[in-house]
Amino acid sequence: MVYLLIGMKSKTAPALPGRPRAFDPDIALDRAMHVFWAKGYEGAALSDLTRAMRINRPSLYAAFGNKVQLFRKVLDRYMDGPVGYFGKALALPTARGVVEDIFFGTARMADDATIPAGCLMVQGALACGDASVRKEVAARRTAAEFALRRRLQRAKREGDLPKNADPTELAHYVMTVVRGMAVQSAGGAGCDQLRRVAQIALRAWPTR
Amino acid sequence: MVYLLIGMKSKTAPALPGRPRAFDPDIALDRAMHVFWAKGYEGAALSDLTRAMRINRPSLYAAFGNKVQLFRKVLDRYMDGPVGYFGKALALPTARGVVEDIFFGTARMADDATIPAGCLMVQGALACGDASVRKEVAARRTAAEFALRRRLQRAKREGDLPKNADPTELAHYVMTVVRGMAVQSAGGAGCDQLRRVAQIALRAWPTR
DNA sequence: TTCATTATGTATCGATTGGTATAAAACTAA
DNA sequence: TTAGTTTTATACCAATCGATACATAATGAA
Repeated sequence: MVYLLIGMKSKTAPALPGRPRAFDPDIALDRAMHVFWAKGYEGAALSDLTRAMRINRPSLYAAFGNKVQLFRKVLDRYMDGPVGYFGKALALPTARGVVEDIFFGTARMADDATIPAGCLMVQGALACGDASVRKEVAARRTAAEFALRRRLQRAKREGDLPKNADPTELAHYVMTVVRGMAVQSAGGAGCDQLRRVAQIALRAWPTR
Repeated sequence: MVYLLIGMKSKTAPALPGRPRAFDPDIALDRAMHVFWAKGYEGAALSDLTRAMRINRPSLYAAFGNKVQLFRKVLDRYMDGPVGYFGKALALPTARGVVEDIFFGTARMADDATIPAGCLMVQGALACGDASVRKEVAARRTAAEFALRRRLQRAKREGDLPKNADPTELAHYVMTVVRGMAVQSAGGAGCDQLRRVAQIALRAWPTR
């Protein structure tokens, strides 16, 4: 009956043999995310991580592999959590609404005191000694941009964008502004300022 | 007659006593700049720096102080060198011309094979374990933004911008786009793509 | 109980980090 | 030459890096 367990998610673990772990992996991941977010991949030392996660080193390695694998899991959690607004925005009915929600959602993060400033996918490993980590994060940024591009291509098919509009270039533009907002936020810009930037950026949006 | 030397720059050094240094500090600084630029402040190890600069460690410390002070000198050189176009752009006659030159100058850097991708002031220390370095770089970004703001305020006084235009917000917008372009460039975007982004971004610029 | 299994805590590994002590080398001035 | 000065090169420092060995603690199963 083992195959029944595959793909299933039981609320309470099925009481595996051995000593039970004394921490919640998801909570620990959240804490690790904050460290990577604030200090970047290289700036986050194992000692920073274990202190914030409130576990010791062997527990971290047993549960998450190593530093790189922990960072990858944190990236996964980041995209499902703090930037979940991005995926939701893509489901809005109009292209303009999608872009507005992305811009203003990004701005809103800047005033959330429970999370670090900026964007993990930007400052996590923009320039990083470890090239594989740098490429990993760059690939995730590209993936987000691709998702937006697909959404804008659909909008054009639906007549939601002018015939002369180029979804690829518009997606590049939107993501450029979003990443610029992340840099500005990391430098201390607040939600109000970023909202005003978003208002100006939206003036470039094509009208039907 | 010593005071005559103060403020003077002689082509050839006046033959000071002691063993002459075997390297050109400016060339060494350029090489250090490339390392910091590509790997960030933390990602650039002393061994990386000395190898690229082709000097040994004591020479580096004797000539530049320590890693932080070397980074500061590199930042100075960066602003006078690779991003010198920024200051020149501010001297153009119209606000629109200024912003166009900043945008297209930023885009042009992406295809320059002699320099790393992205912007040293963005990826040098966006998220950095050393808070003083992070703040230093953020302050320099703010300074650039302030200079543009001043330029746009002048433009408004001169009637070069509409009466309802807000130079502060426009400067925020321009710098947000510029920094977003830096992130995109670090992720592999080329000059052509960034130029198209700049074209769209310019559609948001106010018309008289 | 006893065994098997897994997690925890401590202590440590080799490698690398930023930073120096020291002595030889290369110059000027006398 | 000789003394004084500065740079160079080697070797090394303590601290920290990411990652583990090992013994103990805590569970389920027998």
